[in-house]
Parts: sequence; structure tokens; C-alpha cells
Amino acid sequence: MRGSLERALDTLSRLYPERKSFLDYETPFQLLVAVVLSAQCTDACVNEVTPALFSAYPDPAALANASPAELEALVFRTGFYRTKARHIREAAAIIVERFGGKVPGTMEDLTSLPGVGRKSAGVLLARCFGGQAIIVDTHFARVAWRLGLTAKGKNGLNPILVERDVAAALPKGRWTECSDLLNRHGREACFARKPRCLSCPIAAECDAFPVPGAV
DNA sequence: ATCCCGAGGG
DNA sequence: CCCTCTGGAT
Repeated sequence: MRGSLERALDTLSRLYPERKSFLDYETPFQLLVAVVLSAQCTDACVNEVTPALFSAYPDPAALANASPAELEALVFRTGFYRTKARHIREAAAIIVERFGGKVPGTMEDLTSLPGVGRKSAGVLLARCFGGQAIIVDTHFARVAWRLGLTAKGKNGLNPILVERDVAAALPKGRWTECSDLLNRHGREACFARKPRCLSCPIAAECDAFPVPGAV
């Protein structure tokens, strides 16, 4: 990276002052379900299916007893619908049986749930448990790579390595803020295709500037 | 490395 | 047609 990550974050925090979630939810349980459904699909799509889902299954006990076919129908549009339906149902059962009906608040317990990897667990820790986490999704990884914070390996970007590299470049107190801001920048300007490099406020700090085909 | 899997953009 | 959209499990 050409400049300081902390200075880039200061700039982005002025560009994106509010730090809202893009997934609709009211409780940790609802966020857990929404995050699992968000794999490889847009949050807008998730938000279309979750109202009916949360209405039909308001808590882990209800979801654990859901009919698989009915559940698959409700989450169909999010893609990977068989896998996702099974994961959220099994996760709900585990939450009831092992965690007293409450979503657990540690990385280890969260990632023990089916369908919950480090990225999804990080979202829960940061949003519901006040934790600090480097949340590596497709947007975050792309932006971190373009800035020059991490490198691609044989198989492209490895989320674990991206997390390690960014964590090493930043005090832990800013991990979640960094996750939010790079993610937000990725979805609003630093697109995978035709990113808005010409109006990017942190272009001067970016190793990839200007990305070929940028506008 | 591969599979799961629908939807929209270019 | 190919890529991308807040990944995770095998």
C-alpha cells in the first residue's frame, strides 16, 4: 500500500459516516440466519426472504422444528437453498440443545454451527457482542488486495491470509471499523468490474490505481 | 479443488 | 456466455 491504512480509514469514515448493517434483523438469532443466507447472494435478496422466514420461525426452537421442504421454499431465491435450509435448521437445533436457546458469543462456538464460518462469526461478534473482527467477505478481500494490503496466492485471495495481513497492519481497536469501511467502499465504489477509481478519495493510497476499465 | 445454486449485469 | 453477488463444507 502506498500510504497509511489508518489515514485511508479516516478518509473513508468521512465518506461513509453512518455504519448501518445492510441485512435486516432484530435479534442475534435473526442476524445469524440472515448471514448464513447471504453467502454468494446480495443482501437485498436476503432481505426479501427474511420477513416471511422470521415470521414463520421467530426463535431457534421453532426453526429447529421446521419442515425441510417448507424451509427450502422460503429460502429458495437466495441460492444454495438446500444447503442453506439444512444449515440454519441444524444450527437452530444446536443453539437450543447446546447453548440454551441463545446465540453463542465466541468465535469457536459460532464457527461450530453448520453454515457459520469465520466471516459469518465475525459479523455476529462485531454486531451483537461488541467484539473486534476482521470480516473478510468478497468486497473486503477485493478492496484490501487493490490497496496493496495483501497478495494473491496460487488460488487467488485466501480469506485467512487476507485477515492475517490486515490484522497485522492495524490496531485491534479499529478492526471492525476497517471491516465496515472497506466493505462499504467495495459495494459503493470499488466494484469488481468498472470501479469508480477516478472519483475515489483514497486513490492516492491504492496500489491498483487506476484499475483497467475503471470509471 | 469442487460442489452447492439462483438471479442480475455487461 | 461469463462474472459477480457479504461463503462454507467436503
